[in-house]
This record gives sequence, C-alpha cells and structure tokens, in this order.
Amino acid sequence: MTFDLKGKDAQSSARAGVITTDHGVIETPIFMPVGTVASVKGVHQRELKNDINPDIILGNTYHLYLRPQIDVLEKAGGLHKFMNWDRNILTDSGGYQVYSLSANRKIKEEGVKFKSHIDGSYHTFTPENVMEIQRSIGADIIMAFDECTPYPCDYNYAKRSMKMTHRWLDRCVNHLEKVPFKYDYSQAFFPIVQGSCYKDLREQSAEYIANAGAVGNAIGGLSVGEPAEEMYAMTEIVTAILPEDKPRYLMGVGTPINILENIALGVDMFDCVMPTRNARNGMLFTAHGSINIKNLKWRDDFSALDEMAITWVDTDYSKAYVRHLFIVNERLAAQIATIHNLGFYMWLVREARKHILAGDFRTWKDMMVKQMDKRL
RNA sequence: GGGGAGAUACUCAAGCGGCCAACGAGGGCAGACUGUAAAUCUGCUGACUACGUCUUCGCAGGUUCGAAUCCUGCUCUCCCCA
Repeated sequence: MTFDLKGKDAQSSARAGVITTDHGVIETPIFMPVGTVASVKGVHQRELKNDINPDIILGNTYHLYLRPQIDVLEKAGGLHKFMNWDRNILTDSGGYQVYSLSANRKIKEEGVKFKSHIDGSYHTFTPENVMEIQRSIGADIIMAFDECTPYPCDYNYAKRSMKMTHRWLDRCVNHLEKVPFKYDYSQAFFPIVQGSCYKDLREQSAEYIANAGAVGNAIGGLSVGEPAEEMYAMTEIVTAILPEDKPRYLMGVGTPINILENIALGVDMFDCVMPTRNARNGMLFTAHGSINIKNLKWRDDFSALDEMAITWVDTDYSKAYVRHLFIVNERLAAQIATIHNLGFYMWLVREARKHILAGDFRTWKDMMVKQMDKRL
C-alpha cells in the first residue's frame, strides 16, 4: 500500500491524497460505507459500485468469524470473491465489539473471551488469532486488535487499557510477520491510537503508534458518546503527532459535520454506520441538515426527495412517496434511503477533496457546517 | 318463533364492586441512533384553565358510601334450533 499526498488546504490541516492498493486507488479524504457481515445493508453491490461508487468498504472480523465463519471465506477465496466486491475492503478487528458487546465479554491480558450473541458459545480473540482471521478474510487493510474504551472512562482504566492496547499492538505486529498473505494480493496493517478523552494519554498513545512505523494509522475510542468538542480536541492532539505522510483513519466517525471538522484537523479516512442505519430508521442527510422523512409534514410533499440530485433516487422519488413506503413498512423505503444517504456522504467527502485541492476547504467547510446545523 | 353469547377508548382486546382514564397489541405522533447483537429502540396517544379537574366502558333507569363491573328495561350484533 502506498499513500501520496496530492495537496493540502491553505486554510486548515486538511489534506487530499491517494492510497493505492492491489485492489485499486482510494482518493482521500474518503468515507467508507460499513458492510459488517459482508453486505452494506440495503444496497446491492451493483448499486454500491455504480450509484454510490466508494473506493473502499468495511467488513467486521468478529461478525464474519461467527457467520459465515472463516472456513467459508477461505473456500470462497476471500471476502472480495465471496461478496463479489473487487474494490478495496478494510476489516475492523473486533476491537469495537469489545466495547459494544461489553455485557458478553471478559477482557484479560491474553485476549478477550466473547459469548456469542448468536448461540451463546464462547470464543476467545487474541491479537494473534485476530491477525490470522484477518489474513483469512483477506481485506486490503486490516486493523490491530484493540480495546475501544467507553465514555466516560475513568483515567486509570483508560491508561491501563491504552497500555494493554499498545502491548497487543506489538503482539499483532510480531505475529503478522509469521502469517503470510493467504491470497494473491497484499494487506496493509493499521495500528490504533487510544487514550479516551485524556490529552496526555492521547499524546502518549499517538507517539507509541507513530513509532510503530505502520503504513497507515487509526484513531479509535472516539464517537462513543463524548461531546463533539472533546472529539475534535483529541483528534487535533493526535493528528499533530501521527506522521504526515501516512493516511489517518478516524474510526467510527460520524455525522456529516463531524467528518468535515475532522478533515480540517488532518484526518483522511472515515467510516460510520450512521448513513446506513439511520437510513433504515427514516433519517435522510442533506446539505441543509437531516430530516425524518417519516414525519407527518412530508405526507403530501411531492417534491423530489433531494433537489441536489446526487443519486438517481433523489429525483426518481418524491418525499411523500418515500414517507409512504416507510409508513407502510416497505423494504424499498430503506433501500432508497440508504442509496440517498451513502450518495450524500460520498458527495460530501468528494466535495471536500475538491476544496482542499482548490485551497479553500476551510471556507467551504464553515459554510457547510452552518448550513447543515440548521434543520430543514 | 325458541335458546344462547355479546356490546369497553381510532381498531382488536383485557378487566367482572373500590388499587380504572381503564392491561396488552395494532394504528397514530414524536424522539434517539457515530470502528452495526439495530428494517431497531424509547416516549406520548379521552379532554382541559393540566403535581389538579372534568367527561368516558351500547342507551335509560336502579342498587350501593362507591359501578366498566350487580339488577331492570330498551336498542343493536352474532351463533344454534324451528
């Protein structure tokens, strides 16, 4: 994997670059749609490719390990072939499940013991076996096994957890050297900065991760309930320390505004379930803020779903019709909303890239944030 | 014509003397959702001059300190027999 910086914003720390892998190029800043269990929920791969057109999507180690299980992915020839996606894939390591499934797991130095939410069976994830699993899944970018700490998080716990995540990182790196690529393309490995919302811990962690010398670096443990200002403060501290010539991935972020603000702080990659999950729940993101299309006020509004017409669903369907589909619980509602939301997120980061290259990102970003902050 | 069952809020449906403005489900309205245990979850859903007051459980009377709940009559619905 390589990363070439193509330009920097004249008004902020935003950058535009190109990541190149064996599955193609990724123009940054990028938003990566989340496809946890080998599917970006609600859209066909053909729609994803043709209408939304992301350079890279996400998969999840924990969920794919449980179903369809690793032997199936190996027999299929890797996740790309299994799901018929020939562009880039990044897999999260299961570190987020350490946080989100906290009721069903136990953390030890050796690793994390999970109780499967599907059949109650017990499974242990260690830095070592997570690396092996990710080799078998075969994503282009694989993530270190970490602990995503909750918010708020006691300082001493955050510090201990961060240090364990660092030790786990060393174990991931050491073990990865012993496990060759399983398919005919290479994989890049990203370590993850932790440290909760503590400035000194974030600095320590960013330095530790920077010293690991990876081809790309991630910031984890944010967007877990902290105020946006704290998130930005942490990102700013970390991006100042992480190497400039490597892509920076802010995990799990976020709202359209979160993304623009973090691009301004020097983040290159984002992923979030928000455009897909919220689409299924009737929330549409637009350049003028988000709307709940299920609300009564759209009942007889026959105007285009979104005048911006970023994707074809925006003009093929009216607000009243899509509201009706949600009200009568038609699956088509979720499909239309998902294409719309992902289309909007992709538009947002592409537009950001243009403005970075033009040198006026900050001005554009401030205008967009102001515009999206007020609801329709 | 005879016998039986039943009428409860927008709908379905509990309740069968006081803890009932009335369980539950649906529907309706609104909110939440940030490396997906989420096509999910939460709240509200008789009226109002709203920590209280008022009008509700087919209709009209009655019994009782007190009735959606008991009694009488009426209206309507459904089932069985002729």
